[in-house]
Amino acid sequence: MNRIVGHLDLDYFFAQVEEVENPSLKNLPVVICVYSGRTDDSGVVSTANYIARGYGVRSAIPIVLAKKKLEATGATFIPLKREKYETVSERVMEILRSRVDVVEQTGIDEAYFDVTTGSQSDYESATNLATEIKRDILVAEKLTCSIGIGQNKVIAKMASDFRKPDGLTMIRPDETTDFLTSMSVDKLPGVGSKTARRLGELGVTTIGELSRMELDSLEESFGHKIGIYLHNASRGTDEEPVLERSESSQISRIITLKTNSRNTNEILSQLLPAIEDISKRILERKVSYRSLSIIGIYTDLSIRTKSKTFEIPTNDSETLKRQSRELLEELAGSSTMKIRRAGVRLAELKSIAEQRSLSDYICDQLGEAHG
DNA sequence: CCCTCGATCAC
DNA sequence: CCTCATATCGAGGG
Repeated sequence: MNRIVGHLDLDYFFAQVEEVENPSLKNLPVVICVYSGRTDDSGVVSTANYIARGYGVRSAIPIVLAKKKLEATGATFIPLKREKYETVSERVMEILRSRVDVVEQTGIDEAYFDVTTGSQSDYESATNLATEIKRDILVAEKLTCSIGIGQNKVIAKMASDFRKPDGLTMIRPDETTDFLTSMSVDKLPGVGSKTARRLGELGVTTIGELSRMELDSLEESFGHKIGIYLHNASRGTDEEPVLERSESSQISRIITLKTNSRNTNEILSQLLPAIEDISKRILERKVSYRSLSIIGIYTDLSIRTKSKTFEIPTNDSETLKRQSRELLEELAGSSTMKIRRAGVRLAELKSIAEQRSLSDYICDQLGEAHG
């Protein structure tokens, strides 16, 4: 059977959730903001509804700039509430799971799904199924989304992006080449500004041009994996399976300091709530971490990390604080520049069940001592 | 093979 | 004026 893949994207998700909760917002610009706490309005825009976008408000622009663009429009600025959106997201993903065989959630507001068997490899039925999914989500949550249907994940994602909000785009296999050829390379998932610029230097600006590149030269410029990916994706021959994702294998938090600093005590005191929050979350998830990183973002916005991997996974809050301090001291000592933002990341999370006990470890050590 | 680190993507 | 969270890749060193 020929594979049929779908990609679902919730429209202007965070802002739409706020509209559902408070429908009087619907006819006004709505801006979801990440306040950094430095000054009153320091921070950036996370998401904006389409009315706000009409005024030039985009993700990642400073809140102050968004306020200027929306002066005297009656716009609403709402601080981002991640947990609230996660709860809604989980309910939407459940609806999707009830309708298809495999769901691969790739973000809080998007997921791939496989409809090969559900549609018996028929594009007409796949589209009907997508229409029903859209309706189910609208009825249950009052949320619109955009769905793309295609022969693989790359085409499905590009299709969901093609028409939105509230879009449904199906690309049949015989339409795939036409769909791709004249599009700009940066429309390919995984190709951002850096890769697009490097492709431009090679004389490649459209996906059609990319598809005519030799695999060898792509691998030479971008490495093995990305070379193969660009080669397949641009030809519409990507074969990546839709796979359920397991729970995230890392947890991180990053904060903006009140004022730039390279004093470790000062930085640590502001980082402490974040460390404790992370500590709480790994306890809730019943996991331990094997790798710890401290992240520093300097005044020039350059990023440096210091990390350490441990023999034995830990979940103790006091140990985490001590290890964080050590890494932070190393990091701060390695540059004369002040730090603007600081973060902690725990990786290689191991569930208590799969974790080796301390006694296992001691047995190993004794064994080695003899061998 | 493992570890560390930086880069990139994209939210 | 400059957020936040996660995954993945590759280089370089051991």
